[in-house]
Amino acid sequence: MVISLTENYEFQRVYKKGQSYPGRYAVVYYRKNNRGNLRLGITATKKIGKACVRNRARRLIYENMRLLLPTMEQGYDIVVVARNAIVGADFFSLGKELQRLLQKAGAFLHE
RNA sequence: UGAGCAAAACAGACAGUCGCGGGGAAAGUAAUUUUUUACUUUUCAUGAGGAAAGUCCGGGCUUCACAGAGCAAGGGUGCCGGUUAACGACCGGUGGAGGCAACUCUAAGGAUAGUGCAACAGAAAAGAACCGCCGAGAUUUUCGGUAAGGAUGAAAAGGCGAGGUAAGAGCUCACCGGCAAUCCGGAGACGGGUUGGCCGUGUAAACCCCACCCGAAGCAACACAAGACUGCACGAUAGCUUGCUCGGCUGUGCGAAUUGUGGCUUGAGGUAAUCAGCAAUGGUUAUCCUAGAUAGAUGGCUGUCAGAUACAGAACCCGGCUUAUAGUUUUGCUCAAAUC
RNA sequence: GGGCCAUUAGCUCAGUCGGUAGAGCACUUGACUUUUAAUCAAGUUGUCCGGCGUUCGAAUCGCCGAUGGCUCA
Repeated sequence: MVISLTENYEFQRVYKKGQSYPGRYAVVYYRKNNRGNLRLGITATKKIGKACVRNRARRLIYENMRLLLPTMEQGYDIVVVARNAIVGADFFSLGKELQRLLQKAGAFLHE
């Protein structure tokens, strides 16, 4: 079960105060939230394309994040913003990139 | 075989696995007198389109306005008949345009109700006369007749031929176009004929005239419940404070951010058969229930099919129209060539 | 979910009751200057967002689209 960010102010808080890690397909924002759980927000703006394209981008990100989440540290808010290049991207290259970006952010549990 | 025309259907499928939305069933826990409610777990079936899109029309539903009718304003529609809940949609026809054909396209009422416009060119763009032609005077110009010929233009005063004439002219006649009257066929648009008189252009997707139609706004509508703001008004009436008055509190009414629930999917519904109709469509019978989210659910991976996936994602619901669209399949028909 | 508007030269805009499409800046060339700038003179520049239609003729009128923007709840 993934807890998702809903309100606009929560997104704004992450954009302004969090760390950002840009990639080719997406940008990851990462911030500590003092709640003890892990929350995820996905953004696909109108710039990317029409409704169908945006849905596809959101689903690909969601599925990748779902697989990655169990290995990550609790107590953070994550926002993933899709970029234009995601339109032609396939599942695995997006997954590799997200993994790289999150590693940079130090999101994974380390022994 | 080639080229083409029309009408339809599909929109990757199947298996495994992980995950998501709402729903059913079972079990457990908590609250509760019960009903029931909330949470957790397990399990079962189910879950985007032909355009879900654009928002160009029409309707249901809801609120507001009017609760009688007419007129005006504004907007729309515009050959005829039918279908429909309704429509600017659809079907069948008529006229017109295109194509050898199958067939396709068609905003197609009125220009003798009125007003406007028709650049440049041209004598003249609507009651026409520059050159010309003819006649008369006069002697190089005037008067009259004329609209065949010339030139301009997108468009030039019905077309074309014959008769006729001073020259000409629907002046007369034949054919054609158009108009009027009338007869026949048709439900009608209209088609066919007869007779008459010979007829001042185009534009109404210019204003307009005629006929018909239209109250406004939208599910973020709206209904119910709670209700911050310590909001505004009342406090004449009820209660408390008190012996009484003032005051205060409770209270009553109103506005209202916001939250929750309903609206929300059984409907002008789908499928099949049959009957009526050329068809759109309608009737009857049987049968089925098939998303309902609220930051918004359909995705990932693996395998098989020869290979590959276009345009694209429901948000109150229907009927159309328009636009985007890879590829596959079916049916009927036309033309050309060849063979029998 | 509705409503409204715009699109014209490289840029910013005129032209909108149909009749050969313009201004400023920019650009090019020439003059002036030792040179540049400024100034002066001359010149170039358009699928009038796309398609179809009405008309003799369309940037202008009608219809269907595209893109961009504004706005209401």
